Amino acid sequence: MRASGGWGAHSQGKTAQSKWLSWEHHHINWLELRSTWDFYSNIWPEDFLCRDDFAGTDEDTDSAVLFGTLRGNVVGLRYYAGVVNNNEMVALQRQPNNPYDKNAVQVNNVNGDQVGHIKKELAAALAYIMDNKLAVVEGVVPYGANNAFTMPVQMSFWGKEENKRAVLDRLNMHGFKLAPPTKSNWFSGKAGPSYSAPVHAAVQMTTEQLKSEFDKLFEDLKEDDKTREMEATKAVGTSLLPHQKQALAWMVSRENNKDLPPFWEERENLFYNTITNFAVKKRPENVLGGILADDMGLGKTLTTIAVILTNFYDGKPFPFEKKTSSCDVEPSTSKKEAEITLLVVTLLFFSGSTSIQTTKKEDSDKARPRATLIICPLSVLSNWIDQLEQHISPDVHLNSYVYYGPERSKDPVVLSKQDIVLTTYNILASDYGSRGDSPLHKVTWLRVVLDEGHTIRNPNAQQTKAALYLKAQRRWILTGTPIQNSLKDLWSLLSFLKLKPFTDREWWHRTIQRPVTMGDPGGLRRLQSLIKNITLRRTKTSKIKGKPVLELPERKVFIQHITLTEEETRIYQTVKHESRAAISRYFNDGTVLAHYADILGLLLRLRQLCCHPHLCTNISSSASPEGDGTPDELREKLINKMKLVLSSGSDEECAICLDSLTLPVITHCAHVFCKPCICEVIQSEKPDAKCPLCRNELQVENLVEYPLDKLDSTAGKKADQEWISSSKVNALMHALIDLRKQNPTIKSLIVSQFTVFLSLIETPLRESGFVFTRLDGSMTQKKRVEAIQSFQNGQLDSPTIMLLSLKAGGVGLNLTAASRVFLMDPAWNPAAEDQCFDRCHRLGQKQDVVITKFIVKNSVEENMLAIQNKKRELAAGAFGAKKQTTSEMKQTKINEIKTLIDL
DNA sequence: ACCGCCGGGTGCC
DNA sequence: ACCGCCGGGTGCC
Repeated sequence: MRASGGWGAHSQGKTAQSKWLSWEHHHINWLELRSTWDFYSNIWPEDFLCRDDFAGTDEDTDSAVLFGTLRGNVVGLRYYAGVVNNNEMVALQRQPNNPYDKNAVQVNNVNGDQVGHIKKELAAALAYIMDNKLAVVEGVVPYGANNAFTMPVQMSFWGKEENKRAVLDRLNMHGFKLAPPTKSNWFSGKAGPSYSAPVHAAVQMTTEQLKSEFDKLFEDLKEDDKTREMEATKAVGTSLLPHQKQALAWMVSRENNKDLPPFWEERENLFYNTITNFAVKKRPENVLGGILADDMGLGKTLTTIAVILTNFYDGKPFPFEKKTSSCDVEPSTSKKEAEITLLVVTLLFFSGSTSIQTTKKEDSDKARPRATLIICPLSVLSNWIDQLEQHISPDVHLNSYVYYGPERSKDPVVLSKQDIVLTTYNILASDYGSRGDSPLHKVTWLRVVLDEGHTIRNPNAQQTKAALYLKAQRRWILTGTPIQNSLKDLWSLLSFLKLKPFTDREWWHRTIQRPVTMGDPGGLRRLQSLIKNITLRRTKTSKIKGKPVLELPERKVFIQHITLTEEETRIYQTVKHESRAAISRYFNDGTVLAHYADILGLLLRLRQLCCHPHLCTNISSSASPEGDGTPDELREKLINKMKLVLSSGSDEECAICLDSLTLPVITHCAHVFCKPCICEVIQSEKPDAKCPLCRNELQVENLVEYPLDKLDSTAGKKADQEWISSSKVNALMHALIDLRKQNPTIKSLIVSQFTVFLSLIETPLRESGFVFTRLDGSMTQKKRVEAIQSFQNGQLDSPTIMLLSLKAGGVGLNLTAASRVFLMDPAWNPAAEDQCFDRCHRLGQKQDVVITKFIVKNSVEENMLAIQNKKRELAAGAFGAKKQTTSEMKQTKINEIKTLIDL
């Protein structure tokens, strides 16, 4: 009966762009729901930076209320192929370019196929409301789905309270009157007659209730498919831990599953989506993948390698027989070639080893995708190479290719012949950006794995879109932080997994996000079953048969207070008073938030002074007013500001892609973004694009790029300056020498956000005869690998100290050789500190880890600690609580500035 | 008849 | 659409 086809064509046919834009026009505020398992993310400095303001997209969607409902008609059914069932949800979409009526509103089914139009009289009223984003209009066809010409549609109007009047008036003008919201239609999350519990019960759900509901999402590990263990094929050279065998079993069963995706049922030869009541004849494609959301350090990489080899094809393992000389096996010429040196130098590994024992099947298997594509942040690329090297049995010859660097092959055939292709998000995104020239997007992959998959949480980021359009049936996301900030983040992941119908944001919103944030138990249930279905998550404290998944040595954090010398105190106080005066001025003028970058800069100077007096000499004197001076002077000023922001350790992320800055540019309003990111914003919002952070006017011509030569000089040494020590350096050296006396083999990480500080520390280290190495963001991939390897290896001459810049390396970095961490300066975001500690406190660590945080007494650093703690508590208890309004947020920020500078 | 009424043609926006 | 609407044909009972 139902004529509509499958899903495939739709999701790509409708351009993602227009879909997203249409969402951005909706102005509804969703209560933010913070997850408990990542309880203090999204604090500094993103919060500070009004991150939510820029998003614009759903920031406003957080306080939506139901204005009321209205019965209308869908007409023109016979002209369109889209069909619906009774009680099926439909989407209403403006069609301003309709040649017959500029007010046209089309009606689409869940699949995105057009069903008809809203009758023109009603459309005339809706057009104004929709175009001015006064309300979001959602529809359900209550009955009459089989009508030939028209059918009824029950519409719900959702919007901000302050727009309610305007919506009612506008409808009234056209002779329509909303039926007031009733208890039962609040939760339109589920179409159909069985509505959920009344609104009041739900809204009154306590924080604790919500929290415990949410905690249950991952508690249920007792299901068979998640506790069953599976041995990896012999081709995996390392034996798996029990929880890794569980993950392997689960992932393999996900990849080979023949089940319907979540929320689908088969009824009388039709396939029904039970949440939207949509039905298709064609069986919806299985989701052959999911989210492996284990905590960092539980071995996601190894598990993934095991999956690749164990579920090599057709549900069978890699055809591996040790030392068998069958005619298929090429002579083992490649042992020598399989050395890492080759990887590092040429970024090709196992180069030349073409043998794979499937040659005889080659012809019949021609169409079978063969290659697994692994995408990871640059910082963990070398980790993948290491782990592949380490865990794949040396007798196994896989074709592998690191798709990275200017020499990378642009030939999709080369890629498709590999077994494993490794690349980075940045390569993925930039290849995708250069239209039509992305071999990654030409290959049909056997499997795509996104490592640190939360990097695609921003749906507008280039890398997210690029990942979405990769061709592969098996799609995996590896992440230690499944939901960073809120439910919103989950959507990008689901959309990558091609989980229908959630690939379309509207259905995600209507069926899960809104019901859950409004406290609808049904919504929570749906979310719960969804997550249970597609994710596996274990934390470091999860247990298998009563024993912890991972038995890690203890981790102790000590705070060592530092008292500055008289001279240091004098300098500090001078600068503090200067800064306080400047900030007071901003307070008096009411321009605190407008001078955000300047204030950050002032605070930065103080933080640097806590470390070492030489640190802040490169900062130009206090911020000067904008708007005057020659263009060159302005440019110079902006470049200085950018330098300041880049080195302040507070904003190394681009607020658009939420990733580290690539090709940083600064706007005239002094906000720093990746060039590609901000250019895209300008492109999509033109002609009047606004700064995502402050809503000031933006123009491409006015972006100032960071000159490359300056970038180098930032890290440059102050060779001409005579070296002096500081209180903090003294304390550090004292501790290091002490430690060496106790046990000269103990290795330490010295962590700072200021690479210049790390350079300063090099001098006394050398003087005291320490052997050290260094890892920071400015180093090439090759240098990093060298530094990590020399530090991690157990040889006698191996360095005992690594100077580490706080954010260098990212999550995958493994520095378990160290068991001491000296954190020289506190970070804005406590999560960044924890992440850093986890680089040595992870699988493979044999000793207790002792962390020392140096904090200068009576300084901005102490105030930072106070705010960190406050935020930790707040975030931990804030689950399900109402999100701050924009003005509350601003007030918080202002208070924080006051706290920081003792105002 | 500048009407009513009849019945055929027709049909989203 | 077993409707409404349009516009041509038609014209007492």
